[in-house]
Amino acid sequence: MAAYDHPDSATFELIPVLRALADPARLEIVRHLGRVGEANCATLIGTRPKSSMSHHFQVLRESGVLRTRIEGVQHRNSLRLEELDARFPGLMAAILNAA
Amino acid sequence: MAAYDHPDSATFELIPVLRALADPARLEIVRHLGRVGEANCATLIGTRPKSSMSHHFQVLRESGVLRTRIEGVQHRNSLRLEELDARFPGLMAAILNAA
DNA sequence: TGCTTTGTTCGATTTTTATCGAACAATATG
DNA sequence: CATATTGTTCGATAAAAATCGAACAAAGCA
Repeated sequence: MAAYDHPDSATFELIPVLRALADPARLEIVRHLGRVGEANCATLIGTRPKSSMSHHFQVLRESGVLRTRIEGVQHRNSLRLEELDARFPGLMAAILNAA
Repeated sequence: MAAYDHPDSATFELIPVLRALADPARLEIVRHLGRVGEANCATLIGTRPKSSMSHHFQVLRESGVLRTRIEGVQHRNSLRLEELDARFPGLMAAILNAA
């Protein structure tokens, strides 16, 4: 599998980022990554099928919320916290700290 | 016209708030209110028809993002910044400061 | 009362997103 | 090579949101 391309942080846009975060499955992914740092897709799938999850990861990736690194068969995801904070200061902190 | 009912700040939920903010028309409304403090609907309508705008105000109101006060024929809107910040610290600041 | 202003509600579309099974691709391992 | 593991892609459907004209409602004013 070829590496994904990720948007440059200079091109992050607020609305796609907010839309990416405004979904229960994706917010859960984001919060889990906020705790564990990095995780592959499989460990983040709850009850939903793989194809649904793949879609959610794509939305998160394309908006800039997370980065996916390929290692063997696994795709390891992590939040792009520094870049997000540079572009939207305080946003991810607010999301991750929210009750 | 009877007064609107607004959700209590204790019942604000993150996903509806994010969804409310993740729309171009609504984000523009929010940013405008962030600058001017209070405004009636008419001054916030750009090119879109009234019925569309009424819908956007409803979404913002029901999620807790803004409050609508009726004064005569006009409906005056303002952000619920203190309450939002109490529940989601830093969130609205991040939104309003974002490039 | 009749007219104007401000905004809502209704109803019908259209557009956008989410969902998920099935087939596929890439890597690793026996 | 055969098989398992991990995740993507495709395609069809369903669900959710946005859009907007037209009719309506409330308040103010001549």
